[in-house]
Amino acid sequence: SSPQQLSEEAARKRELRLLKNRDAAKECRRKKKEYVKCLENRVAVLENQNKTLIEELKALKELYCQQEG
Amino acid sequence: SSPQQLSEEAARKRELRLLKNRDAAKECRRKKKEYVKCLENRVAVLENQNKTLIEELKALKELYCQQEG
Amino acid sequence: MSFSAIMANPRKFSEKIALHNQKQAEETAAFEAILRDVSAATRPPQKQHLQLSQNITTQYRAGSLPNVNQMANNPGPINLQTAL
Amino acid sequence: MSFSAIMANPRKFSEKIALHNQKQAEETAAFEAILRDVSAATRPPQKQHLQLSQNITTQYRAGSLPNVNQMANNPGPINLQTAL
DNA sequence: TCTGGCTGACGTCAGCCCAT
DNA sequence: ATGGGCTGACGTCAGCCAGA
Repeated sequence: SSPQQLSEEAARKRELRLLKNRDAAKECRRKKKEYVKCLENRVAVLENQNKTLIEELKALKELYCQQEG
Repeated sequence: SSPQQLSEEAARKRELRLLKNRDAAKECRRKKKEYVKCLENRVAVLENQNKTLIEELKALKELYCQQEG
Repeated sequence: MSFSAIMANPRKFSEKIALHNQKQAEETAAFEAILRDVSAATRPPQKQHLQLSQNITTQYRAGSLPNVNQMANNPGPINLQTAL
Repeated sequence: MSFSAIMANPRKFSEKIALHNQKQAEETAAFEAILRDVSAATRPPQKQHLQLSQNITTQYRAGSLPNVNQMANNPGPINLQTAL
């Protein structure tokens, strides 16, 4: 094993590692973007549920007060 | 204005632009991180509010049914 | 104890998304359940057409309206089961 | 129309954060209001101490909201369940 | 119109954590 | 303990757009 082959092997090792990390970074960014959209969508859903619950609670409170008084 | 001064001026222009964009990228990443934490906090708050609202709605419904029937 | 604390804040984005989807599913179920109970308790004498409401409910899980921006970017429903 | 659509999804992160904080403040106000009304309608004879809720509201109003990650790691005495 | 401020996306380095 | 998978953070390039 000459030093020439060693340096070539190391270079190919490094190149392969960079390539894999490159694709991993792409997928990671994609997943992160999807996660942020998931959070925003979840916020919107919870927001609408919150509004609906408040309206329902208000209506039921009115019915309760009307029936009580 | 010799070509030597022109190239130096262009190089300093580029270097200054890179420096400013570098700091801008830092601040942008910081703001994005803060935004994601803001979303997570908001999700947690809305989650607890919805749980509380559901519990309150359930209790009020029980009172309403009890008083009605 | 530490188990819940660890799984409550995973490192991978896929696990975070899965956790949020799971929580959202549970919360939506509880939300629809309490809404149905309240509607049933409030208006028992009236016979109403809740068939339409049921269809809409099954179409969009919660009472939330569809997000226009995300619908433009996402052509189809993303299933995170295969992502894990 | 287009104004609301544009401002509803700003580009800068600062504007997004500001928008979310504003919405959260309004929703929290409506939440505490309806909770107070329901409590007042449910238990009129009892005089209760709602001073705690008021303090927490003024505590996290203009500043940063409690960090969830730190709350998961730190067994702090303040949790959102009892706070709300 | 056209530049400067922010942001999206990329590739790279460093580091953590889990499976081996 | 050691390697490999993911992710945090950095610097750079390209592009959008409100404001000069």
